[in-house]
Order: sequence, then C-alpha cells, then structure tokens
Amino acid sequence: MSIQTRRERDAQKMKEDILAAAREISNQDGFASISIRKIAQKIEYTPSIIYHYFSNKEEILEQLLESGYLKLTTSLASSKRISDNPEDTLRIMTRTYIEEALKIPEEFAIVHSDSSPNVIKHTSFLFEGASEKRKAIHMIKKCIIDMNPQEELEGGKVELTAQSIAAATMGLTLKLIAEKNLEEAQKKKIIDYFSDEMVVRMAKYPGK
Amino acid sequence: MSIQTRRERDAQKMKEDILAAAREISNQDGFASISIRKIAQKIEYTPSIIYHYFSNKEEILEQLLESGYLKLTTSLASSKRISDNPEDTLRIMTRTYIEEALKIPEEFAIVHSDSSPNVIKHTSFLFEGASEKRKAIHMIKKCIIDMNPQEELEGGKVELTAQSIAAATMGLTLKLIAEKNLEEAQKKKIIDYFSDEMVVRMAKYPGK
Amino acid sequence: MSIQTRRERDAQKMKEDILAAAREISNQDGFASISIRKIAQKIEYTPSIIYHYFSNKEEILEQLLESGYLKLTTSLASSKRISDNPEDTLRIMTRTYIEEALKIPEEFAIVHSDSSPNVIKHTSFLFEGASEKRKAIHMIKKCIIDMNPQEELEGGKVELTAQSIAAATMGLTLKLIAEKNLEEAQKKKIIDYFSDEMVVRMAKYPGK
Amino acid sequence: MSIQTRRERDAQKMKEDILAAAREISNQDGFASISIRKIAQKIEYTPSIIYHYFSNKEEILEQLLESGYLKLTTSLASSKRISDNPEDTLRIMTRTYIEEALKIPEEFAIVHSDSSPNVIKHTSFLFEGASEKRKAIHMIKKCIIDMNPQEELEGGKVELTAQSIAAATMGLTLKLIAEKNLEEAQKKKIIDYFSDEMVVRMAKYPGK
DNA sequence: AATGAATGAGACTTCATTCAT
DNA sequence: AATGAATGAAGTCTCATTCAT
Repeated sequence: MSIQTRRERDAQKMKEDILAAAREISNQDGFASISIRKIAQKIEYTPSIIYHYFSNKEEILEQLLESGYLKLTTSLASSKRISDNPEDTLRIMTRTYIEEALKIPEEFAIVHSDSSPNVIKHTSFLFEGASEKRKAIHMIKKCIIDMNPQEELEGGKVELTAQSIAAATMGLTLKLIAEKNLEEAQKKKIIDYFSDEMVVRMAKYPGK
Repeated sequence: MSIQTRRERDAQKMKEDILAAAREISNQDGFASISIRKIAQKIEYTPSIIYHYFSNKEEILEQLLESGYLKLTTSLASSKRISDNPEDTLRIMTRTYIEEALKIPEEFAIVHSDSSPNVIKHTSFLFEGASEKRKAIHMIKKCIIDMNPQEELEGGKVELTAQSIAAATMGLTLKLIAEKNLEEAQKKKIIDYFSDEMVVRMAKYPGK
Repeated sequence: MSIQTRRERDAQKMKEDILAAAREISNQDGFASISIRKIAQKIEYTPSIIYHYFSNKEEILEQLLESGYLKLTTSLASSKRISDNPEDTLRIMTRTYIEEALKIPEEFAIVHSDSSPNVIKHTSFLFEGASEKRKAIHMIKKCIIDMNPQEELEGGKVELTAQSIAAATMGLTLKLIAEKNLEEAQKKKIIDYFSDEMVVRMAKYPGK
Repeated sequence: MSIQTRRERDAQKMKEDILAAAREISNQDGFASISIRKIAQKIEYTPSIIYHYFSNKEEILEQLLESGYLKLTTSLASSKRISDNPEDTLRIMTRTYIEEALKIPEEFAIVHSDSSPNVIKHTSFLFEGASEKRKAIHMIKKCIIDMNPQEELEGGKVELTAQSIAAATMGLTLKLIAEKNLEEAQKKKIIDYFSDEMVVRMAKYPGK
C-alpha cells in the first residue's frame, strides 16, 4: 500500500470517527446538542482538528443525516428480492423498513422531521408523481397493483394509497422511536400486527 | 374583583404573552431557537422578568408543548358529537386531527418527535392499555367496534388497530408538515383520501 | 438625581471606560489588535458584559474613531477665533491641527488611512465642492482669499489650494505619528517651520 | 547552470510567488487580512511549506513592504534624468511618485502608516540629515537649491523645505488612495495642480 | 522539497441565569 | 413587578506554528 493510500485511509478513518462520535452524542443527548467541542472531547482531539476533515459543523450534520438515510434506503432496496408473493413482499418491506430505522433512531427522526429544502429534496414522497420518482413508493405501488388483480385501478388512487402506506409506516416508526421505553414484547406485537395485517389491509381494495 | 384576583389575572396574562411570544419564535425560526432573550425582546420586557413567571426556560418549553397538545386533544374531543355513524365519526375525527395539527405545525412536530419523559408521559399511546388511558385511542377503538358489529373482536387486536390508525394519522400529519411546500391541491387530495377512505379501510376487518 | 439618571450616568461611564480601554490598547499594540477580550481584561470584567453596552465589536471601533475625529474637529473649530490676521489664523489652525492629532495618534492614523465608506463619508475632502461641505477646507479657503486681496482668484483654484494644504498638513501629521521616535527638538523644528512658513507660502499666490 | 544555482533560482521564484500571493490578498481584502493559510491556498501549496522559505509571517510582511517601497524609489530615481530644468524635474518627480504609488495603493498606505522600527528604518525622512541619507529628499533638496540661485540658503531650512514637500506629497497620495471613489476628472485636476503649481510654490523662496 | 496532522491560543458572540435595587 | 448589571459556560471558527514523515 502506498503512503498516499494509507494516508487517505487514515483520513477516512478519522472522518468516520468524527461522524461516529457525532452519532453517539446525537443518540445520547439529541441531535440538536451535537457540538464540535463535544465531538472533539469524545475523539480526544482538539476542536480545531475537526476543521481539517470537515469544513464546518453543517457538513458534519449533513453527512450524518445522509449516511443514515442511505443505510435505510439501501437496506430497503435489498428486501425486494425476498418473495414473489406481493402480499409478503409488502409485509417484508414494511418490517425491514421499521427494523432498520430503529437501528438509527435519532437520524431517522431528524431526517423525517427536518423540513429544510436540502433534506426534503431527498425525503419527500407526498408530491404527485412520487410513485415514479421514489423507489420505495414505486415498490409499494407495484405490490398494490399485484394484490388487486381484478380491480380496475385508477392510477391516482393507487399512488395515494402507496403514499398513505408509506406515511403510516413512517409514523409508526417515529412513534416507536419516541416511545423508546416501550416494553420489548409490546413493541414486537405492534410491529408484527402492523406489518403483517394492517399494511395488507391498507393495500387491499375492499371488495365491492 | 379583589386586588388579588386581579393580580392573578394579570400574571396569567403575562404568562400567556410569554408563551405566545415563544410560539411565534418557534413558528418563525424553529422550536430549537427559542431563547429567553428573544422572548423578552418580543414582549418588550427584560429577560429577567420572565423568571418571575417561569422558573426556567424548560418550564416555558414544556408548557408550550403541553398547550399545543391540549388544543389538539380538546378540538379532537369536540368532534365526536358530530355524527352517530361510527364510520363518519372516524372520518371526521381524522380530518379534524390533521387540520388542527396543521395549525400548530412546529409544536406538533416537536411534541411527536420529542422523546423526553416529560413529553412522552402525555403523548405516548403505543403501550398496552392505551385504549383505556388515552381518550383519542379510546374513541378510535369505539368506532372500530361499532364498525365491525358481527365480528368477534379480540380486545388486544382492536387496541392494536386503533394504535396503528393513530400512528398512521400522526405520520401523515408529520409528513404534511415537513413537506410544507406541497401544492395545496395535492395536500387536499391526500387528506381527503386518507381520512375518507384509508382510515375506514384500516378500521374495517376484512370479511373472512 | 433620580435613580434613572444615575443609572444612565453609570452606563455612560461604563461605555466610556470600555472605549478608554480600547483606546489604550490601540495606542499600545495598534488599532488592529483591539479585541473584546483585551478590553474586558483591562476593565476587569468578563467579555460578555461588553455586549451589554455595545452590540458588537464594530460598534466599539466606530465610536472610537468617531470620538477621535470629533475631538480633532472641535478643537480645530475653536482655533479660528484667535486672530484677525488671516496669515496668523492659518498658522494657528495648522499648528492646532497637528498638535491635537498627535494627542490621539493611533486614531488619527486609522481615520485617515481607512477607506471604508463609513469613514470616508466623514473624512474625505478632495472632492469638488469640499470647500462648501467641509468646515476645515472652508476655513482654509477663507484664509487664502483674505491673504490674496489683490488677486483675481479663480474659485476652483482656491479650493484646490485649500485641499492641497489640508492634504499636506495631514501628510506631515501622519509622518510625525509614524516616526514616533523622532527627537523632540527636530519634531518641534519641523512643526514650526511647516506651520509658520510653509503653509503660508502654499497659500500665497506668487506675484506675477 | 549548476544544480545548485538552479535550485536557488527555484527557491527565489517560490519566494516571489509567495510574496505575489500576499500582495494580491492585500489588494483584495486589505493588508491586515493576509494570512499564511490564504497565501498557501493561492499558491496551491500547504501552509507548512511557506515556512521553508520564510521563517514566519512577519518576515513575509516585511519583505512585502520593502519590495513595495523599493519599486517606488527605483521608479522615482529613474525620473530624474528627464529634464535639466529643476522646476520641471520637481514637477515630474512629484507626479511620478504619486502615479507609481497609486499602482500599489495598499502597500503604499501600509508602508507610510506603519511605525514599526523595521519599516521606519526605511521610510523615515523627517530626521535631521535626511537630505543626506534619503535619496528622494536629496533630490528635492537639489531642485530647491537650483531653483533659488540668488538666495543665500541656510542648509537647515532647505532640508526642512524638502522634508515638507515630501510629507505633503505623501499626504496627498495617501488621501487619494483613501478616497478611492473620487471621480477620475477631479483626481487628475488635483494631481495636476499639486505637482505643477503647488510643489513649485513650496520650493520657491518668496522674494523679499 | 513538501505534506498532512495536530495543537493551543485566541477571536467574536449568544445564552441562561442570578442578584441587588 | 420590573430592571439592568453581571457572570460563566459554551458555541463556532481562524490562525500561526510545529513536527514527523
């Protein structure tokens, strides 16, 4: 390994250490109380050095959120191959989404509460046409279509249904994060019920 | 009116002025940037005097959130009398909830993202037994029962359903708040679809 | 004295203490090295309190310059009543200007080197029409006119002459400030020669 | 060319690049905001390397000022050969000085405001005997002598006159730099009047 | 010759809070 | 009831400089 690659790797590691420290603080005291000083203390360096790796605090926060969001979407995307049955696919997707989100609670909460243009740009899914632009909504839409073969589906309604499902899942997830002291058993019960039954009910058009 | 009651009333007014100022700041610059100084500037008093009415900043924030939550639940409670039809009741409740929440977006978002014990104490509804302790969940549960007369309902499942509906509604509301630049027409379409159709579908047990 | 006036006076005193401290620092280490911290240390208060009296550092610097400039112009204005002889008036004005400036060397140097609009607004005197707008130039112009009774004076030239004299005087003053280690005797010789002879020569039109 | 000389030349070039970068920064954001980092960024090297060529920041600033001053005096020196007429020589020298100075406004202003020993060492000219040690003063003195052939000139007075002229010219130049938004026409008028008429009047002893 | 990591000091500023009046 | 003075902690950031490589 050349000196340069080694240096780059070290720098990369430092960056990750900084982000990790920030993440920790976020999980302990809340995202809003992340500070350069606290990060520095955690990584046992002076605050100044942080500016060697990030140009300012904002960049750190951005990357933090981005990495969180990325993790979520990638793990979600990988879940689609699991089943051929649309109902099960929807179930698994929902469950995966919730479980992955619960691994990065603070970032998830922030990402989905933040309404700054920069974040919204990535996270919005209520706009008309979201089922084309947002992979997750698209995937849900496909499940819905497959689950209602005999129906004459109006495109707009299907999208609205998919969006509702996504919003509902996100809502439950946020609530699970906020109520972090909920008993494990109850937590499991809710996740099971929601992803196994509720979500399917939402996706299935009521028989006439 | 005695001098004392008058004083009390004045004090009450001052408290409300302070909270109102805080609310304004929250809506303008975000909840996190509420500061004693800014409040003082807004009410045109010195920062010190605020400590006459509140023992510290936290108390102000708490009461702010509480009042926001209160407004929401009271307006919700009043909606129940509107209809005798459980389906319509659920529809109206949902719509009312969303609309009222959109009037106090910042506080709503905060209340439902905050996971500090003090807030959670009031806002949690995923715990087992919530349909007894939480008016809103209780009301939803009643609607569900009325809407599924012929079913043999397992108590636990009904509560889980009610909780899911509540979480879903909250999720959609949060998303609507975050995506504040959504077009009005689309916003309306989503609210209509969700409260008129989606929520009913969630509440109705699928025929066997 | 009412409590309020007393408070105001105290506040005024504090402001002046702060400015005095700043002035001292400026004279010791240079204007550029004035810092809130150093001021605080000098007045034996915490840095924070300074923001009680000035909204930021800039305001302090501005007032510092302004006060320096003010002192100069007022002392200059008072010199005009001394003599009825225009030649002597010019001499005295010049001398007064130099001597007063040497009492506030740093501020003088700054004020007359600074080219920021805010400062220039007050200190510029090379523009056309300056003999109407600038008291000092106006006074010099009057001396020139009185000193050249038999000449047919072209207005524009008189102003240019006045401006040249002002610039020359300022230049010498600046140089005296910069060369602060100049021997007193030599310093005196130069000031004497310049204000007694040179300036008169500049003001007198050469006989044809 | 030997390797060594080549190295030296490279080193020399690097030094000049550094100084050039510093000069640019000075002209853009002001002399005071020159920083090692900014220089480094401009020459596209790391800050550290600068310490290879200069032992610290101060040395850079010093050389910067010195080089500016040098440029000025050399261009001044070259003007003397233009005319045999002492009056015209003085005129041309004055004009050249002003014009050259206006090409390096920031450095000129700094050089002539700075009172640190290192700078003063080069720029002072008010001391007794300056007409021997300072080329410019010497040249002015010679012009004065040539312009007043019939006078019995007292040596001291001639030097004082030369010094006054130099200070006056410098003063006008500084003022022209500070009032950078002065209209071009007016600027020209002043420079013309000062160098064509004023300076001659200063140099010529009044007839008895 | 050149780099990148690191430091420590210091810059301005905002904040919540206390206290005497 | 209300003020104004004051503090101390914390915030972000910039800087000159050193050192090992």
